[in-house]
Amino acid sequence: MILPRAFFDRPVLDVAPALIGATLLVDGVGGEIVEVEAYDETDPASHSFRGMTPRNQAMFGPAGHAYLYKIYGIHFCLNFVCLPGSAVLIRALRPIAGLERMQARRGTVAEKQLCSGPGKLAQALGLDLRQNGLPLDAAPFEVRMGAAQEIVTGPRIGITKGLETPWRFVAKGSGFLSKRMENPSGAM
DNA sequence: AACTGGATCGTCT
DNA sequence: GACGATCCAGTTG
Repeated sequence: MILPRAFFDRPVLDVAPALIGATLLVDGVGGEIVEVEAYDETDPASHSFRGMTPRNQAMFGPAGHAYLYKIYGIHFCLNFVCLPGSAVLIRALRPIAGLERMQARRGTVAEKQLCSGPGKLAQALGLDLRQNGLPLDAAPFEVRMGAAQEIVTGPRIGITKGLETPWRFVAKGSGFLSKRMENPSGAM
């Protein structure tokens, strides 16, 4: 079933683990979500920590919409907005649909390299700022519920603040992660 | 396997 | 004017 906007209209720490195992497609291209991170306004690593700005306004908009931003001047990252000021960063997929399109966009055929990181994933799915603020329950997006998964939690990747907060969620044993889980803090 | 530096630019200090 | 929710190629061990 397609995840309704109401699915996202609750605490980001509830939504993030529930997304592991879900299917994300953009124009029919994508796969199973195997890695996410949670961010909220109480969190110094979050874009929303210092309040709303032109860049992050989608993060304060309605739940169930996309927040996309450019990072390091080069890459784009996709988030699912939850309660105001909170969002789930989608970090990795297990490719399922549209392999050829993803391979063409990424310039590689190795399946494990297609969506194993937020920038790679955005590139493979053809995402950029044009999708910022779009609803997740309408074209080109399609987010479908998946079966419950075994989940491991731990510290988030690539941040300098908030390292003590274990808000990274990955599918246990997945071979499609951006990085292996270094300091797991729990399982679900 | 682990670590390095370079690419490149919008955002906020 | 510095830096970042990243990726890649290159080097070293």
